[in-house]
Amino acid sequence: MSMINKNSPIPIYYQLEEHIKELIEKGELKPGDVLPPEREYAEKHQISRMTVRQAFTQLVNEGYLHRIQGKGTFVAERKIEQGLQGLTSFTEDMKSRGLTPGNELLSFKLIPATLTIASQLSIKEYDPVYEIKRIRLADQLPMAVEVNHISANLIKGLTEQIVNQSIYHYIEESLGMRIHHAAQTIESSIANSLEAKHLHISTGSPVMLIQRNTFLKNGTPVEFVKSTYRADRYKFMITMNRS
Amino acid sequence: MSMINKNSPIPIYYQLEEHIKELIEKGELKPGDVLPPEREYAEKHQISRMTVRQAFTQLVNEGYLHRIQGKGTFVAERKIEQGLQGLTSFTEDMKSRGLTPGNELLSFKLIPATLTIASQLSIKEYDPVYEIKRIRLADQLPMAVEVNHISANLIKGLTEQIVNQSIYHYIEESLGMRIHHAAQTIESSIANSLEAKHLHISTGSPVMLIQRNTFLKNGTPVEFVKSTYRADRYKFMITMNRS
DNA sequence: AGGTTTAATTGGTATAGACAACTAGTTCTT
DNA sequence: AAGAACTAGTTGTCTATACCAATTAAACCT
Repeated sequence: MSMINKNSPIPIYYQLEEHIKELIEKGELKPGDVLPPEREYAEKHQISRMTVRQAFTQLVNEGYLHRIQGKGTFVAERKIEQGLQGLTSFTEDMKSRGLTPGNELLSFKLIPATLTIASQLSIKEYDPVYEIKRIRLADQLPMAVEVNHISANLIKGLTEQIVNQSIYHYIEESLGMRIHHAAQTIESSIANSLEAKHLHISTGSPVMLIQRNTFLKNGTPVEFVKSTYRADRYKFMITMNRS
Repeated sequence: MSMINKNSPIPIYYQLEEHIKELIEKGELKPGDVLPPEREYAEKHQISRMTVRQAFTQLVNEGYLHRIQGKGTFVAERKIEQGLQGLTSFTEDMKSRGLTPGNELLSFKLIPATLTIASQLSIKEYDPVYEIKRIRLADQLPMAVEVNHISANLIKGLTEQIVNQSIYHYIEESLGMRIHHAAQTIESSIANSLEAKHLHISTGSPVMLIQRNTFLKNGTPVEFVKSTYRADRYKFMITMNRS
């Protein structure tokens, strides 16, 4: 019942943070709602109040909550920078657009890194990397082809099974690593014959090339993904706050 | 001697925070410098390490410091105001890529809003709007064509002169409005004949279509811009933090 | 009825200490 | 010479506790 696992390698405050964030995003906690008091969380999960406060403080800094001394802790009014959430996950991205995401695994291999891949992942040439090729579907229709490279020495024990569920979930929950930031480049291009075939378009049709590098807090690269989106079906959206 | 007064009603962590901030702003601590370890602050001022950490954490969140586990706490490099610079200003975007930006004004008109424009700017149809068409240059070469629509009732007194300098600067400095956030959509497309002519490419070449809406804090739309970039010369780049 | 005091509840500040995780050396082993 | 093991020093997480400050409502007085 408790969402908190004290034996997990993931910090307790972070587990609580994600849990509350999830409640807010699922709508079980609505803007203006008051949260149970810190002391209640502490007692309920048998953790220190200071640990609860660490989670709350994070969420306040991120704009999810605000506190009023003597009154309580409340869910903040709608966050504007919602655009930045879920951008690292195709699944979440599609859901937020009201589409049903799907996958079709083309291949799952363990290969030696090429020089390009090695430099993107900050590893050595010929180090082992997982190479995952997928077709991404939205409402059953092909939306993108995606090639993912992940260092096998960093992310151990990856299986086809895990890939079909959620790689991020595996990395965070099972390996206890936290993905911290991502860099993306977006460019316009023309489909080659292989991409055209998978996307059910004709060669030379416009496509959107999105390359994403994700990193841990210390800057270690976690993965390197190249996605080719159908330009007629996909529009990249983002919202940013100033400073 | 000590900057910390434990009997002051001002919280200790805040006193320490201000003290360190002052050192940074006076230049006694320079970007890249390592700070004395937390335990040293604690012992020196006879306060708890957790209190020192509270001050440090604040400063990290505000971008003054960054911590590396096992190494120390460092003064952050000059914060690149990543927020809107790359997003709202072509000029800054090009500079950060090491290119020399330039403009070529095609037209500057005051026109009645079409229904589309009106809805983007949250105004009524036929309300007056400025329409600014420009060619954006990088190192003298055409990089994008840009059409900008701004409500004339909100942003008064716009002139061709101002447009050739900086519209944002005028809005913020002369009108005292603060731009708060922006939303962008990015899509891949094919150049029409007019765009092709201005961009010196052939009709049907791939282009990147970027549409930007900028807003004040209260959600009032400030402008609505459509840019068409040469896909062979422009790559959209963005980094984002999780959490 | 209307103001005052009190108690309970909430978040805010601060302490002291323990152990984990990470970094950068040094030393030991092979 | 190369790698493994150790060590000292740093930030990261967490506990258990204490008291302060602000808010609210109930209890208590005029």
